[in-house]
Amino acid sequence: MFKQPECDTCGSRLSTCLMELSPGRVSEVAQVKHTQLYTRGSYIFAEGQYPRGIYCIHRGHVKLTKTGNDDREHIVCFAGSGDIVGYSSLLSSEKYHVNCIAVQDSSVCLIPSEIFFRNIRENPSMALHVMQKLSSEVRLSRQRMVELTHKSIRERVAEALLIIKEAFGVDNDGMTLRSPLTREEIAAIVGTAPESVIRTLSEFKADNLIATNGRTIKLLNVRGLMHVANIHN
Amino acid sequence: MFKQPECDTCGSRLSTCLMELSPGRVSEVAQVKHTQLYTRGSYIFAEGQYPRGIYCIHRGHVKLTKTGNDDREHIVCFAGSGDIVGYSSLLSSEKYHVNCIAVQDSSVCLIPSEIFFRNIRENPSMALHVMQKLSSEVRLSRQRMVELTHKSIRERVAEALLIIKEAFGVDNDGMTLRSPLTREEIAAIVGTAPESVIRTLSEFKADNLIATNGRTIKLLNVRGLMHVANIHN
DNA sequence: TAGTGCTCATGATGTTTGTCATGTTTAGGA
DNA sequence: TCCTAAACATGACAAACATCATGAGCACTA
Repeated sequence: MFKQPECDTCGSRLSTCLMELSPGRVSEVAQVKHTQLYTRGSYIFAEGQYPRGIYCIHRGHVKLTKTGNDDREHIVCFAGSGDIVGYSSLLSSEKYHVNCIAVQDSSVCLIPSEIFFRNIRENPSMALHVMQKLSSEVRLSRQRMVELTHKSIRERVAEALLIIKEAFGVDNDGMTLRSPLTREEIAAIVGTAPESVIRTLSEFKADNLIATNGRTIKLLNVRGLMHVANIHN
Repeated sequence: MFKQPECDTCGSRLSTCLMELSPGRVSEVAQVKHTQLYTRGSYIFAEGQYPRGIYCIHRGHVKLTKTGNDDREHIVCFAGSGDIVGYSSLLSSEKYHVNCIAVQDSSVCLIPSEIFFRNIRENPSMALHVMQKLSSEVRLSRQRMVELTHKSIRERVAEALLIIKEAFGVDNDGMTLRSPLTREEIAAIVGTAPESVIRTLSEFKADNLIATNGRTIKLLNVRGLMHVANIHN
């Protein structure tokens, strides 16, 4: 058995809507929450299931995926420590429309629906926080929608590398991606075939934008990648 | 001058989060709201502007668009009578990330930020309603994201026709789309070039799925189109 | 430590789709 | 009403990308 994380001292909580809770409410959550370990590849929840609460990621990383009707997996987004997943389906009382799968060994806390709903009803600040989070998800997915339809594979692969950097971070050298993702999973971000990703990565190697060592990718020239990805900020 | 719509008797209000308001709050909204007419093609708001409130569509239809970095317009979604647009940027206090443009002559009411925020703070039911709306937008845009990346042009054009049917409805014959959209705008839904849309529509004509008369499109076989679009429900 | 299956990598090939060019039709303003 | 610009339509061509095939390398487990 492992040590259950404590909500009151949990840093992950402070970047979520749960930061708005009073100490009393926090200890309430701490009592009813249920923490579970997931190994890489195991499901936190799956498309078609009914939500039972919200999932607060304590440690590790998960991917949200949708299965296209060609049966290929598409990665909608990633979430890590300090992110909450699963509230959008819970709020609209629908089945999950995405899968949530651990990409690293992760520990995730389930907070039951009733507690969540009670708190957003009673606590306008928390409700507002949730609305802001949802709003930013709307913005991001619309942004991504346009990028995926209008950008070339080359642009999208470059962008995927930057997305991975953002989500998983880098080693002490500041360049090596801390990501367990396979080429196939990168293809699922980009929305293409694994071969196309591999080919594009080879191009990037030739252009000295990246270096690879097996599965590991090192970003040698982030600005260059941003340029290739057509990102300006 | 035209007659200002009255909020208390307005049917459009009843399908929005404003349905949760008490009669007193409704008359408050009615007093401060500002109604304006927009002709086809004119902007309700534009990318980069700061929100000043929410826009409740009283009559007509608008499109939400994003400009890709190839300068091509992409239509994110449509809204019509009884829809509210513009709350996601307002909630996260960001500039608009989409354009809102009238596709028909439309009358739209602006409800100032302060009133909106006050009501969602004071009225948990309205807050919940907004959250549910945002959740369903998240779901839809993720759905669309996957469709746009994994489906062929042919599938996407078929789906676009069904989207148009849903958004604009049909004439009394039950087949003719009540849509003022040009081929270029359909292309902006599909995420492709106008020529590709036109070509695909010609194919559909050859397959007796649709008939066209100038800009007008008649859906002869909706089930067939759903089949082509790979939609099953 | 030696397999054995999975992932990475690259080449060849065909299809899809974007682009350019050109002509026709339609719609809206003077 | 006519005129002009925009929208519709189709063909030809090129580029991007998916798919299939095949082999090398790596990682896990027995």
